[in-house]
Amino acid sequence: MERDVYLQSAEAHCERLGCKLTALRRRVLELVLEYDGVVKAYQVLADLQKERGVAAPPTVYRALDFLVEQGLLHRVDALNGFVVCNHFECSHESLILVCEDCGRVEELDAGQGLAAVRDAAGAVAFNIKPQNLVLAGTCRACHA
Amino acid sequence: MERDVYLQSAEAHCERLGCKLTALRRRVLELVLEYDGVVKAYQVLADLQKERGVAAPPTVYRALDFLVEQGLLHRVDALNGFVVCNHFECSHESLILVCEDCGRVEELDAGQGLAAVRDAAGAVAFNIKPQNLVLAGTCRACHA
DNA sequence: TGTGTGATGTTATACAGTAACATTTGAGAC
DNA sequence: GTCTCAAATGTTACTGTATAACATCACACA
Repeated sequence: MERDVYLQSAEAHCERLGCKLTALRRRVLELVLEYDGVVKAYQVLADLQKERGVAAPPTVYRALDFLVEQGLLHRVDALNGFVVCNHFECSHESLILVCEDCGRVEELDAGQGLAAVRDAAGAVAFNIKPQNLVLAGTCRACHA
Repeated sequence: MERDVYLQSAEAHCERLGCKLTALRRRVLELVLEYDGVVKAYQVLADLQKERGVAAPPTVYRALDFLVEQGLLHRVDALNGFVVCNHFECSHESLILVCEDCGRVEELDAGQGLAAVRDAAGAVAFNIKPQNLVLAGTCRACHA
């Protein structure tokens, strides 16, 4: 999706959910969009500091948490990072593939793949909540 | 598995892999075994400090990393923690279920559940490497 | 008995995240 | 208009997580 279109959709998405994509949150989202793949909170913080002189961790963490909450970003626990979600419109479960070599990220809809996992958990009476799976591996380009 | 049996198997397991379960590594494993569920590195560090007076982070991280490498522990990224693996003998992929309420952990063999996920990744030419999935949810006891 | 390798010790620091409280801003009541 | 409340942002300080870099130790084996 193109950047401007994305931002516009993101704004509408927030509107629909009854919350606001404020200037700060929007700017943080833009900064994340400028990277390919996984971005660290402190990278965004550094970018923000370049623009505004000062910025403290809570500023960026609050914005990132908000964006995750609205489904615009996914958190990547294994890397303490964040990636843009390209289909926040549809409620979904994702399979996020992170290439160990180049750091690129691919995101798939994981609906049916996850069903088997969910069933396995159900078999021991464990309810897993909807969530995104982030897996490491090698991408098309790198495992050539 | 009973504690002593477990430790003995662990020792044999390391032997088989051509590495050593030294006194320190063994002690760290014992400390982790004393907890139910997820354990933090700094908890283990604190325990170690109680016993030995001094101990620095690298001491415990090195031991934990070793134990993860040999398959005796799994790392739980989402919680910055570690859990004991109860079937390190068989090479396996696990589904590790962490209860959000009580912190308990259940580990299943995830072989077939993961197959679907692996296929989905394969469809976009992405090779995911064998790994354990750690998922949050609620356990049998808690979602009553 | 040397010597090289892997394990451990030690110091310092980098990176990640949050608590607590102050200040600002903007929407709706009046 | 201005009051007021809630949500967002600013600010300070701190806690927690992890690793780099180098020193030392211990043991297998030449």
